[in-house]
Amino acid sequence: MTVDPHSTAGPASRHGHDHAHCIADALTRADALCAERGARLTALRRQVLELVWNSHKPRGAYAILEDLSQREGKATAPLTVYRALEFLVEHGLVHRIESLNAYIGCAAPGAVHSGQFLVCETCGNAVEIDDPRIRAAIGTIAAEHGFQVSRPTVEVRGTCTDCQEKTP
Amino acid sequence: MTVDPHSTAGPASRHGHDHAHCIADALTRADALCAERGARLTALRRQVLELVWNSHKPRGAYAILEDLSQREGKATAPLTVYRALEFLVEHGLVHRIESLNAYIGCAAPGAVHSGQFLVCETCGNAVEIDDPRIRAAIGTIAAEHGFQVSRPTVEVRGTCTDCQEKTP
DNA sequence: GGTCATGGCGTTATCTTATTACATCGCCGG
DNA sequence: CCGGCGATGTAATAAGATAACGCCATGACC
Ligand SMILES: [Zn+2]
Ligand SMILES: [Zn+2]
Ligand SMILES: [Zn+2]
Ligand SMILES: [Zn+2]
Repeated sequence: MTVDPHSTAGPASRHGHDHAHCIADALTRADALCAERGARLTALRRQVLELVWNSHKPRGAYAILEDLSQREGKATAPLTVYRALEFLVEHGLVHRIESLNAYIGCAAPGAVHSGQFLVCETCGNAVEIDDPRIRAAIGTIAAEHGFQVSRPTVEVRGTCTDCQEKTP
Repeated sequence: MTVDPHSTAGPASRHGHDHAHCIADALTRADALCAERGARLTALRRQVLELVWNSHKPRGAYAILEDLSQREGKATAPLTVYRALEFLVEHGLVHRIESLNAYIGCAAPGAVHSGQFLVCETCGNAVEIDDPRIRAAIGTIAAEHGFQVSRPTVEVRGTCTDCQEKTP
């Protein structure tokens, strides 16, 4: 297990950014979005969302489960977490990273976007981007194939800037 | 279980295309590629490759395992299949569809390409494309983020032409 | 031909991820 | 108060993947 300055750490973890603010912000937006839609962001779901946001790394369902169990002080069943995640994904508050079987908080919930990720193989951080050029390219090519797109998945593995600097 | 005119069917299954030819072709190219590289395409690996090519749908490792066990007439261990798949993926003969935890034969082994797929949610077929525009777009955007790409994953879910026609 | 190193394969156990089936709880309109 | 419905709890199990260990076939080398 490697040291992770970002996982359950306090504020100002990554590059001096105040991660507590990230979390608070995400929760506020989630509250607003759900209220607006009449969706029920229950205590449990909110809790899971917060745990997903605990870092900028995609987290596995069972990792979240452990956190949840620990925080609740009692064992929780996998299904509990999966159900919460299902809700969060449906409402665009969380994305699933297919190539990692893991989940990460959405950077821009509410906005229409397709979910594109740059996943660093070294540090594990994943950055969500939503570049119209990629969306457009996929749309064009799909159209050329007569293919009707419902859900594009773009997950780019590689090395992030920081990790490149560390190992030149 | 839905009817699948393409799974283990004989020749001329899909749209009159001679799938037996697809398989034979894939095996021939695999033989050539491995010979060229000094890689050992053993009987087992060749068998697994053939089973992967049994349809144009991505197949799960355990589905392949069942086929293999049946064909061999004796039970086979999961690891056997996973090892063969690992070899095939490493040599670019097979791709893994992350969003399905499944494997599919490569349409253009040997050629440099990144692996982009149009996956139909109705019929399950997956078509491999390799459009330079998508590759370029990803490359550009990654560069803008200072991100060094090692393995891009593009898996587009949606509905293929045929399935659109069937349900207008 | 004999010997040895390598890599492929078999066997078993185990791990991670995800889902199915069924019971219960709590809120809310009628 | 009551019926209905969505959320949660509990238990069991499916599906996907890997770890640890050892045997055996292949082929280089002597
Ligand atoms: Zn998002
Ligand atoms: Zn990194
Ligand atoms: Zn390919
Ligand atoms: Zn289709």
